[in-house]
Amino acid sequence: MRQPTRISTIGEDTRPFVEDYLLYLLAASSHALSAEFHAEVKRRGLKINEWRVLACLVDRPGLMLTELAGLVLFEQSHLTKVIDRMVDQGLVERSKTDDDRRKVLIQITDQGRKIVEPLIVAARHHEKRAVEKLDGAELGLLKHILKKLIEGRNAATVTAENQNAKK
Amino acid sequence: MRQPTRISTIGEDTRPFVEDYLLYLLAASSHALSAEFHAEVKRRGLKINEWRVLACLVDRPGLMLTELAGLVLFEQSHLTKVIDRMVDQGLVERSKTDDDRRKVLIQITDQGRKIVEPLIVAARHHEKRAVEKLDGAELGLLKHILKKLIEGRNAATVTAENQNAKK
DNA sequence: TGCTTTTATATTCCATTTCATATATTCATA
DNA sequence: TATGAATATATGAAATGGAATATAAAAGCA
Repeated sequence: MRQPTRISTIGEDTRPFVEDYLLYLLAASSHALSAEFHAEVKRRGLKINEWRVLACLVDRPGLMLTELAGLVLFEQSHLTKVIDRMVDQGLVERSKTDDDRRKVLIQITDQGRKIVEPLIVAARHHEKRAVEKLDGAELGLLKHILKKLIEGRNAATVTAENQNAKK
Repeated sequence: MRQPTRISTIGEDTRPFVEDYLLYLLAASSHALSAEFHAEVKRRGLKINEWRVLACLVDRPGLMLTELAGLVLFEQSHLTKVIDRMVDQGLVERSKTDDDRRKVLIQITDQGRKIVEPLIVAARHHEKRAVEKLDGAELGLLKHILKKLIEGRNAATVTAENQNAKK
């Protein structure tokens, strides 16, 4: 039976690779915290997907399907199906814009709003409890850094796409 | 057509809710960074799931299926199926332990190791590039905070489970 | 204007993932 | 030690998600 191998080069962390790998830490923290709150969402009869969509729509005037997909981190074709169900439930509505008849504008309905608003309050409570162990400036710092990472990546993606477009 | 409503109470961020919601920032940053690296994984003929499993196993002597599931953040039944396929491919192997015949020990094979090692090097490179925009101590700080969040939640989960068990 | 390319959404098909449950084993204890 | 509860893994059905493609509209341009 083989012994575990150390892959690290000199001067690195001596723990297992993933334990200090940023992408793992992000996935694991997201997974852990989300799981807790998702229990709350389900308790109130919403699906996680629906919660995400409503949370993204609630304080916006309406979004194009594709914009919304980027925001909620779903594939476009997947979001189309989620929205189908949500329209049936009266949580959101589809409408066409005049300027471009391909576009579909998604807006939250009053009913959707009624359902999501208390959940947002619950989400804020949950966030407070979840970060209790962090001290002082850490939460602000964390959010600041995460926003930087997200922004950097969006820029990177856009750049890559533009370069493809140039071909 | 309704105007967007502000849900925030006094003194809060004035941007849309999700843009400053920790769980969203974690999910979005994880999603964005992972997507980049996943392209690299696929290029090398591995599936994301397989990469995760191998990355978790590579510097460990072997793990019980359920332990591994917790680490890679999969459902147990899901991991069982992923492992089925990986055994077929010769990337990992299942073996039984003597102490408890229910348990299945999962270990990476030499072949799995050969495939995952260069990917770990690539992962480290990618991480370096991904955090270029962060300054000085920010990466260390970020990892430190994420580890705290993950730890706190594991503790919380264990506590909750124990309480259920007491019923 | 007509033609090609690009963009936005929907649809179809298939792989993945989950949920509930089955099976096997171990544990606790009467 | 027999019995019921708990634990580890596997399985099957159903839901979900994603890749490729179809459809429709707009944009670019010869």
